[in-house]
Amino acid sequence: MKYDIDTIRHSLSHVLAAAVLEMFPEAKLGIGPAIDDGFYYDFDLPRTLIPEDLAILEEKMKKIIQSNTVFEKYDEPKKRAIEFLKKVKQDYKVELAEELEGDLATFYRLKGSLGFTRDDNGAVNFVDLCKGPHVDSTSDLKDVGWKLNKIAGAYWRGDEKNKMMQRIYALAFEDKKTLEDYLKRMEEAEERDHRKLGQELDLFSFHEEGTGFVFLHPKGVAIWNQLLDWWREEHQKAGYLEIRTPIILARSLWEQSGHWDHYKENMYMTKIDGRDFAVKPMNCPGGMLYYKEKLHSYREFPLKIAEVGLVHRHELAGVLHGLMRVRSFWQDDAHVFCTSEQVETEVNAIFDLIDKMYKKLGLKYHVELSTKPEKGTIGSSEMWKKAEEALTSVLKKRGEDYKLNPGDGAFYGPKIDFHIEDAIGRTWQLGTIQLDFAMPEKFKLEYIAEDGKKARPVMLHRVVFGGIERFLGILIEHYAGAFPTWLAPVQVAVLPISDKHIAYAKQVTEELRNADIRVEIDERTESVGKKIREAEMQKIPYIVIVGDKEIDVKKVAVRVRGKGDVGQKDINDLVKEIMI
RNA sequence: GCCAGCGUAGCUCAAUGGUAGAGCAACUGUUUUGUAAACAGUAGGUUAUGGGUUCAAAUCCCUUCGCUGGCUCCA
Repeated sequence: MKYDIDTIRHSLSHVLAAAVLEMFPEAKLGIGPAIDDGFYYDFDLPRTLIPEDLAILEEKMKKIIQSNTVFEKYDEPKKRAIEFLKKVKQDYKVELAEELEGDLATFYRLKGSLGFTRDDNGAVNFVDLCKGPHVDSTSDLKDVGWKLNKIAGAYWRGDEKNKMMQRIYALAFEDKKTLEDYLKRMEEAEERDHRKLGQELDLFSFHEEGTGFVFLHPKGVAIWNQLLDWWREEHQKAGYLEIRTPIILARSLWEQSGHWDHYKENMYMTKIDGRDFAVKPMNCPGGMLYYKEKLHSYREFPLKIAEVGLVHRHELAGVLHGLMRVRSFWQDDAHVFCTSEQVETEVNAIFDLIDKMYKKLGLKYHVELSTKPEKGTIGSSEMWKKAEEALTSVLKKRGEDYKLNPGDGAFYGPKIDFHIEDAIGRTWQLGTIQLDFAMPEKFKLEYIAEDGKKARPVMLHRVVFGGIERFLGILIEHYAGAFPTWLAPVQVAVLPISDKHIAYAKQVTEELRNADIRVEIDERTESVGKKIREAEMQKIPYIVIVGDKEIDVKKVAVRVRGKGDVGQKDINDLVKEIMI
């Protein structure tokens, strides 16, 4: 390929901008970068775009591409560039030009094109401030597979205080076939959407009466309980102790923790007997009170206190998204209290635990390091520096590839986040390891050190699943609803061939249930074909069919998900197979 | 919260200003079934909500609620 795909995508974004200017000569241009699956361009337009506009713009773009127009690059002295941009009323580009380093501003002109702005000589040309690179000519874009696919609002420069511009998103791939493949893949991915599967598999629901609050159905709870049983096993082995703290606590606690000052917008408040209370948005302050109940010794360290706790956060309505983003969720939280010398070892141990647990589920993750936010933080800058160095050191020693998110830390400390992709490639933060020198300070936590003197412990906040609802959502999409047998809400469906086999089917069901297997019997007077079809659609791992042939030999006919009919089996053998 | 789109039966969807309909699910009856959908019938709706325009509104306009995709924010 002659050009980098991003060069092609970005060049197309200029073609889009040219088309938009042809349609709206007064349009003001923002920026138009390449993204993972195409590009976008932000515009400030005289009217709101409607979906039909995209088809019109696509036609205009096709004409521009067909016109074999050359992308002509030229530099202008910065001062003249700004004057020009002011003259053509490209306010946003003026802002960008003013920030350019050096004395020159680079422009690209689509020479000889249909024309959308006028240059000094009155010649009609599309000109855009941009450093490139671009393809040589629009003729290089002829074979590209592209499509304008959505209109969205986006704040200028990503700041919600700024004006909201209209963003046009487009898909763009090297050729038309790749675009078609991509569209097909996305269509298939939508079948795995946890919201769709959640309804089809009867796992959970949402109701208008509780925006952002999940109703977990029996099958959803079954998966949840399996996950948590496993979680408790792993944490018990790793030396964690589990506590449970109240979800409503007095204002004074939140003032002490800093949440009242830094997190109030997201908290649900209430008054009890005239006193202010808040529903906990995080588990830590309750954990602090537990720690302070007695005097601790360095000999107890690392002290690992876990809490599977229910938190409530009033998230903005527009960010809610199925199980992935809710207003009330459970965290598999834990706080590790240790000395500063133990920090690296402990962070590393938590990293190992998260890695181990994700691997068992086959989840692929990437990690990000988030550092001190610009404002609204608690704790001294030395504390932050020390904390960031400790986390960086662990990542480096592990040889972990990580993305740096400057300024993205929590208000009390920096963090390592574990991110996982959903069905259509959006990434969600699940696990996190947060270092906190600040909370122990605020709560004046102490322990008796080796020298017999009081010292301040370091605290680590960590979750493996993160939000358990979100984790469940990720798992539904990861497995496309076909959970491994140990997690499946229903492990076995028992299907009697006809009414006269119900008694034996019940007996089989009872035996399986007594062996602690999650089993369902389908006693309806439907055809076997139909019962199999429905059990398959419910993605049940084992389907057991019983008729005369099985009753005679006291066995069951087994059908395994993904394998089909595997013949007759002894019930005890089936139990052994499922329990592995 | 902001920008845009959407909201019709339990579910998936028709009906574009003129009598709200289909398939599946549910219910009833018949069928007693051998590896992905038996047959027939019945019932199901103040078209999310409140208001407006009109002789007439699911359809056009406004309010509120909810959902979807983005933005900002975040587990």
